[in-house]
Amino acid sequence: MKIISWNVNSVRARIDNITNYIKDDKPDILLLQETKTQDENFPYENFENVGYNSYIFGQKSYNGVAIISKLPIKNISKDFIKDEKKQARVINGEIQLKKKKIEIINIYVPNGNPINTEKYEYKKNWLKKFIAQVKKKISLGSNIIIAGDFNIIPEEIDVYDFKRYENDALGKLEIRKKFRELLNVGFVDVYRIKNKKKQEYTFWDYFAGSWQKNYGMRIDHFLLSNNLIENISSININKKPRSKLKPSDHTPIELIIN
DNA sequence: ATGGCTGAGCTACTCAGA
Repeated sequence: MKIISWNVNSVRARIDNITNYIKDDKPDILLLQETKTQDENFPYENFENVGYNSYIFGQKSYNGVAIISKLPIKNISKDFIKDEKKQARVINGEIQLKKKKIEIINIYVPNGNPINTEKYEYKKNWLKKFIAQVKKKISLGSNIIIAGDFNIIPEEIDVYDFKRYENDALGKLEIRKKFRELLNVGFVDVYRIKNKKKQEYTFWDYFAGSWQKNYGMRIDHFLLSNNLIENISSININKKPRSKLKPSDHTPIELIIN
């Protein structure tokens, strides 16, 4: 089973790029972040036409997450955490992999910049609440996949110039510790366990020729609960979509489990 | 280098992103 996570930076502006990508890469499940549209304007038909169901949690202009799937997803939920700002940042549901029931949690973590503002506090609180909920699920023995745009640079190797980001909401130790805390609840960062020393990115800024210079960062992740490690087949960051015309600033990360 | 770009909402410009 192929599951892909991609921050598309507007599902409507990117719809042709996305459907072309689906035709090439044939995911079973595509997790989208930053869809940036209300539910009534979501391009359901475009996904239907290539054979997929859409489960969406949209919002006007900002945020928005969606699960695009060939097979039905059970028990879709849009209230994984209580968000006082009511932002559309988490959608989760259940799939079946052989005898295992798996909870898939698609997330778009707040950016948190600038750091000396309420936005940073919101990110910290958001992560705190998210980790608490995940901990509850793990204590019940659930099989869990968390995927999406974490807006966290886990380690120095995960950005082209760490010095520039150590006081940024993506690279601050306090935030990186939240990522480690999540791992310590009982997860693996699938890309990093499969690629111990490799320096690859999932995001490149639009400006300053960041893509051409490979000034990127690895902030989109697949975290699998320890009870799913044996099911991991491969993980791949697919840079091709970032090289296309009118690209998202993020590129997809692709997981295969069996 | 707190942004040199991009998108949404909207029609001039702000907000947000990372």
